[in-house]
Amino acid sequence: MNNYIHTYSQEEVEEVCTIFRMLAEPTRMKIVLALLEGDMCVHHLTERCAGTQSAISHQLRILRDNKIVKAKRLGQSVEYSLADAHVQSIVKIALEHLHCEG
Amino acid sequence: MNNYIHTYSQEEVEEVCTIFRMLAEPTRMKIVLALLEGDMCVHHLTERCAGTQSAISHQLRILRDNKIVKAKRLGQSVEYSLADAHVQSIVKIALEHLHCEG
DNA sequence: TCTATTTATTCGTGTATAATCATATTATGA
DNA sequence: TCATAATATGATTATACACGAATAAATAGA
Repeated sequence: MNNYIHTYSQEEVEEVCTIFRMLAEPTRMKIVLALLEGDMCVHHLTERCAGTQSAISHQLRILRDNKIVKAKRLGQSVEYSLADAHVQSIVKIALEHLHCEG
Repeated sequence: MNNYIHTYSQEEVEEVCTIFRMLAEPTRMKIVLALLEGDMCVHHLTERCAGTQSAISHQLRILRDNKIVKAKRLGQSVEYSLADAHVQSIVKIALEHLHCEG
């Protein structure tokens, strides 16, 4: 029987919210969706997400700061990848949700 | 092999973001966490979430408008419940994520 | 009907933040 | 070293939105 009451601290709540906040913004979501297909450098992300270089770079910074993506410099360019398997699961379930609703 | 390129329309991206935006705010997250334990009326939610009646009611409105929760009047009070099984899955995975990190 | 209880709404305000523009940084090749 | 390409950053601005205060609406009981 798993019906006792759970309580979460303010910190835990905010931590979970932070993950969701990262995914709650279209530009960031496009970046994450693109990276679900594979690692990618900034100018490919810029094309793929149809954003400006500046906007993408700003959001990549925020995603990096919140450990959603990782960066790896390769010569002149910087390759980004998803840093968190849980985030991938969460996004995939949300996408399934989308498909159920039509 | 599932490695072909998916593209999502702006509308699809925004729809997914909307789900995450609903979960990205501490007051709303507390409401959802409380309702994961069972249906609850507003003043119990207010106690459980340690919020003001106004704040909780404001956020319940937003959650209702976005089909995250359902309302059912029972006499003087209104009982709220989660409206979406996918949202429950998403939140549970996020909570597991929390537990993995310590 | 009058009162108390519960929930919802309106309005105003402060705060957070996404995008743009301009500029800086980093790396490559001639 | 100079020019170019790729990426990052800073400053500013506009917008979204969460909350509090006050009030309204809905229901129950005397």
